[in-house]
Amino acid sequence: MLNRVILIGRLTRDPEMRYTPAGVAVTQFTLAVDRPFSGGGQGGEREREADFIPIVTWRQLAETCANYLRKGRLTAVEGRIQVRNYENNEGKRVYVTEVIADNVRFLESGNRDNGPRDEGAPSYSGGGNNSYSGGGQGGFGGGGGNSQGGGRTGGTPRNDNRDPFSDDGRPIDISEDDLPF
Amino acid sequence: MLNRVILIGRLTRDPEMRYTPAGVAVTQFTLAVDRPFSGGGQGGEREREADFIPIVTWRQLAETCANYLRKGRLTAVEGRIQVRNYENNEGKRVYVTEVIADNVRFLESGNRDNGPRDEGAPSYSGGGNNSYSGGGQGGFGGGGGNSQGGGRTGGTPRNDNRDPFSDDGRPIDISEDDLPF
Amino acid sequence: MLNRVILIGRLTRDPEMRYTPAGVAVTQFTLAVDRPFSGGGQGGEREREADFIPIVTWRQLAETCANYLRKGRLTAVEGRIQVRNYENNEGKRVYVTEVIADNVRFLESGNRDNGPRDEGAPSYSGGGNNSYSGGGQGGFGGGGGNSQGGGRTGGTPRNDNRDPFSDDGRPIDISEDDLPF
Amino acid sequence: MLNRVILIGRLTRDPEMRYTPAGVAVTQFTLAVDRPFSGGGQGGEREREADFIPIVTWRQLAETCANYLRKGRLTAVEGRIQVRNYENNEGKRVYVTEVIADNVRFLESGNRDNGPRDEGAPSYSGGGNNSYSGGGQGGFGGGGGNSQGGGRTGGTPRNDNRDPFSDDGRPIDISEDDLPF
DNA sequence: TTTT
DNA sequence: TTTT
Repeated sequence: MLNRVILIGRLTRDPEMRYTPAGVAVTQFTLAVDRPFSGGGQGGEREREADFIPIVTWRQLAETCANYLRKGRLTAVEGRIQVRNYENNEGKRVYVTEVIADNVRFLESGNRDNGPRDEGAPSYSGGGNNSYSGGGQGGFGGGGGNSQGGGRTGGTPRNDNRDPFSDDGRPIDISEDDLPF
Repeated sequence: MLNRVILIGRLTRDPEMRYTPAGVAVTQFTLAVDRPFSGGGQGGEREREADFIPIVTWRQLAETCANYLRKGRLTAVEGRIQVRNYENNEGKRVYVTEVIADNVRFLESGNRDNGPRDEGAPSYSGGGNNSYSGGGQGGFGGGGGNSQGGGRTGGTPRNDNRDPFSDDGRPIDISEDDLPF
Repeated sequence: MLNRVILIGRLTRDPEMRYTPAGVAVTQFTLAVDRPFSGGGQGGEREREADFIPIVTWRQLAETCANYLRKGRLTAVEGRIQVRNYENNEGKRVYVTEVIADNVRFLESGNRDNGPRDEGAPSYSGGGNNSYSGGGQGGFGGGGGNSQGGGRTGGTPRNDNRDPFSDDGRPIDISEDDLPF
Repeated sequence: MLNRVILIGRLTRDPEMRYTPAGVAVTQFTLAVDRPFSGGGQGGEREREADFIPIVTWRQLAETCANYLRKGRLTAVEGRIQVRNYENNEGKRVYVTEVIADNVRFLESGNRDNGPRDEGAPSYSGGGNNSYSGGGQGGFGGGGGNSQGGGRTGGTPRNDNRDPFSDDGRPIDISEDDLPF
């Protein structure tokens, strides 16, 4: 079947990267995607103006996102909808819908203070040989820096070198003990 | 921002149509969209092979879907991701992610017994007069029957003759606030 | 059938607006969309790195594009592929492929000198009554200014930048089973 | 940048497969994609009802398409727009726009007489180990047979048993420079 | 809870 | 030049 999603929105927070026990990088963030007709037409009031859509990226793409995306940045995401479900502590089945991204395009240059300097942002940061991702698919490149899924974990899992106390207050120093699996 | 989804999958059940208190038709169904590499590659076993994605349609498109879609039918859906949330009876916030469809394409002719005869399936069942609508965007038409969002309720609200109480457990808490237009 | 295109690229020149004899606005411009892997991988040289894709917009959207887009601006376009053909002066049939846009998102604020000031750029600039476009489709709005064919005038874009998923107690239970590859 | 196209339409003819001098398989076909509102609304007459969009596939995907697609078949294509140009024999620059497909989904089973039997149609015919493609992206699988770009020539290059001289008039001037990877 |  |  076919399952394709394209979003443009802004990160609600800095992305969060983890490693699975097997050492695979996973980065999650939420994209705030403004709805059309925000404001509600003729003068009506609408409570919600945006959809907050959880994004998940894996491997090389996860690392690039963790390194170059920041809260508030305008970002394009291409991927597919995934619906997971699990049983919660009350024995109730909970459904989680996320977009598994295979392409992420950084639409804003990012003159912020934290994170790698923007000049360092890769115009293309694709993967290695086994790259599973959309290379030929409509990928990225050029201007504002960009990133594609691709490649095995490949070589160099880089550290998250941001100040763990910056910005959102939540500690980013996660050990694998914190992983829920 | 931009928010676009295109899916091809099969209905897990017959669609369910309701009317809002204001008389607006809403139809919901779930699309089973097979994941790539189902089967798990070299011989691995994967328990789940598909994503089950809830689809919501409104107005004329809702009626056409209720009339012509049936369980198992191969169907293309175009729309946007919407994330609603509400407080459940335990005071906990629940997030519901759905695809609000503005285009639905019937990819299978449907020789089944229930529902209107397939010959009756509209090659195009769009909306009102000036509506170029969702429609306009990548619309449907031709071969197997097709339907576009757009237009006023238009014409003939036909009855949903299935059991209105045959819920699937999940609350159908769609209010007119969810009307995307 | 279904026909949907989403592009992000930069204008190669200022847009050109015309009016049809019937007084309908048409605006054309070309989007330079960088190809993936520009540069040619390991050190290869490739002469051309982008596809130059002609875009056509109509009516209200045409006017907004003519007013707010300028050469070099990063722009997202949503629409459909149209293939026209005509007989040229040598009696030869010529095929012209264009993207008929129904949604255009201005991804850069535009501090340039010509054109209306950027502060004037509409966060949403929907169309008039004959609007044929994707109003309900997952359009645009917000951030950098944006435009959709069709729709209501739109109103008071409010900012909701909070993440409803922040610290909501939902476990981040992504396991390696979720690896899509 | 981002460049993504999704089409559903019918093949106007059987696909044509070639090999480049380097032995890379290339398959081309044209998709007839019905326009929305064919017929022209209120009673108007419209001469053209569809867009005829040239599709190009490479490598393993090319071979699968050549083997399993046939004239008239309803087909979904995912890919990107590519604009090539060359100087023709009169020294004039000619622009050719094609969709480079990385995912092709066979929406009809195909009970026709020619080509491999439908039972032989692969539910997934992805590539080999190095496959960079669509794979993870929202690919295909299941029901009606399906195919993704990816992988080396892989496996079993089957023969093209159609007349190699049955051209359609348009020069097939695709060189390996057009290889998108 | 699920489709082929 | 075109598909159903």
